[in-house]
Amino acid sequence: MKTDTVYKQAFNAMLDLVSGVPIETPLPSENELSAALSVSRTTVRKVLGELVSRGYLRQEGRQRIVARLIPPDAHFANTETISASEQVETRFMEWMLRGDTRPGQQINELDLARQFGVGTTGIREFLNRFRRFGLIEKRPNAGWRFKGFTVDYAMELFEIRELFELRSAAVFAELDPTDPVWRELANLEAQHRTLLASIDERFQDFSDLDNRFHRFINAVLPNRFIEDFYEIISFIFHYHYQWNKQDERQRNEVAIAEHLAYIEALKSRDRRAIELACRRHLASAKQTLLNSTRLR
Amino acid sequence: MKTDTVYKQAFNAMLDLVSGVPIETPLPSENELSAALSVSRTTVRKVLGELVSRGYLRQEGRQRIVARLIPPDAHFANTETISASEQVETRFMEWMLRGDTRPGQQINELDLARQFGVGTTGIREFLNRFRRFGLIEKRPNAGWRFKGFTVDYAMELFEIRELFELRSAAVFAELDPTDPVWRELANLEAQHRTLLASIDERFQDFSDLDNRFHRFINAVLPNRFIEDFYEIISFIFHYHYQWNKQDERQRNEVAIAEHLAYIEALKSRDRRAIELACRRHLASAKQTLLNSTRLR
DNA sequence: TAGTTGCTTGTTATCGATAAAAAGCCGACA
DNA sequence: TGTCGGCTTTTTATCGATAACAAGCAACTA
Repeated sequence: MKTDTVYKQAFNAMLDLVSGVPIETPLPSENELSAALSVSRTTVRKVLGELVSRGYLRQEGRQRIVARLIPPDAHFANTETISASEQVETRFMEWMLRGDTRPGQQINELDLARQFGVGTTGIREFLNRFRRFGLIEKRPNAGWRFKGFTVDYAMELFEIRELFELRSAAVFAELDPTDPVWRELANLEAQHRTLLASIDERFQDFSDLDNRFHRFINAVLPNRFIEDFYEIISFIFHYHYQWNKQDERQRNEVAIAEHLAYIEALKSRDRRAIELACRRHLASAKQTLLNSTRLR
Repeated sequence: MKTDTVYKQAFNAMLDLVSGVPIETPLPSENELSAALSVSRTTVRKVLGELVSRGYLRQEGRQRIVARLIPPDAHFANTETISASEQVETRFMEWMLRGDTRPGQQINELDLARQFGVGTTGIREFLNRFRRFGLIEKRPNAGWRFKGFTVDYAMELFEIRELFELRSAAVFAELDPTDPVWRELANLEAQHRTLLASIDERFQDFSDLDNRFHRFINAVLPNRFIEDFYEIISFIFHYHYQWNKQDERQRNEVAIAEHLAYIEALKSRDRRAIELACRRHLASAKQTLLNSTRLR
């Protein structure tokens, strides 16, 4: 059976939406709500039905009116809104990166399924999707093997990353000055400066900005394989940032400075300068990952 | 329930092995057979049991003796030795590349499952693995969409291919003349010349040689992500070769000539010459794929 | 004593069923 | 006439069961 996490998430989002609206206001149409919450109208109706039956909303003809304030404890708990497959991802990454997994270790589907409280199918599906990250390996009829989050892994990952990003960065040198890309770059530069100004409080916001910045560079010449690869980078860094908090503020401040130098180089449209700034920043990012204590 | 294709394949392989041995010869140990057929001893024993019960073998103490000639019709039919997941792969590629699938088309799991005679799980698993080829796309809770085997696809594929292969080919210029790689390269060159000499009869063997040649080049500096990407190339070309037989002999003869020029360039260890030969061959390979009638 | 076989236990591949969610249909209303 | 909402149909996510296969154990033989 499917989990009803889509419903529960939509329910919570709808509560937020309704809370933001004064009492006695009529709600938008089901189609609009469906678009706003990114779920099907079927799910919207299920949520609305529940809200009406709880008396938060009142049905008047075709309209639904906000009847009273939403109690603060009406939301579903966050743990209930996580689908089985998301659950598997988080738990698996934790198992792999924080547990005592060793390179070469056998991965047991049934065992993980029980540990994570899901069916074996969910594990299999995750492992199949996860294979492309290059950390596990399959032997047909005989299960999966963990290859290890090793130094080699980080080196291979960054070799490709550099190959791709140098190719994209080089394109900037050829771009027409009227290209809308420059506006977007200026925009990103401003965001970097703003973040740098309040780095002490907001250093945790860098992870997201970093992600957007590199995706932006690689998007000048769109290629689905590069985009796919960048998902690997994002994923690895997501968990890296989450679990390696050491010197985080310091690290991010350095990275922002490198980004700004990189942006200057891009704006100069000087091939040499671009290549240098790109290499320099990626080398430092690689070092950060290599320093990660979990890497052995 | 699992299919018993492993058993059936092992059975056929064992028949071939037994046929190659004179009557009254004792068979090797179960462990040796297991290694020879790349299946577990459990499966070996199941096969041997059947062969004994059919009277092809005779148990004498601990030894199993070849008792009589294997009838030519003893093998399982090839169709019986294809596991569900292999079945799905072949049928899906046929459905996608030869049917009337259109870019943007919805892919229906249950429908395909029925069409291919497998459970829905098998289809899901295949689609998840197939996603990395960049030809399909998933919308959560709402199925898969076929993106189309388009010109853009071929362009993006070859852009990466060129990026990777130029990087590997460039390494050859730096290699020490005593490196074992040169021996291997000479070996491959000889295979090309042999094939060229009898191109009229053996032009179909090129596909395999092509695959080995490019994998060899990319292996000078091993990187799991490049190897993974090369699987995509191999896969696409596998089906391309299988279904586009037009001018095959002619095409392959040209490609061999390009390979030989490429090999010359590598041996010269001249950066410029290597880059030129590599680009030239890949451009022509791209053109071959683009000319494929199924590309729209 | 190392390698063998018979037997037992652990693990994967595959199916079918079912509730959740999406998508389609159609009359009604504004 | 186009959007809306009630209802029906289609499709996906997830589970648990089961036979096939792999791997481990222990007694045996050469």
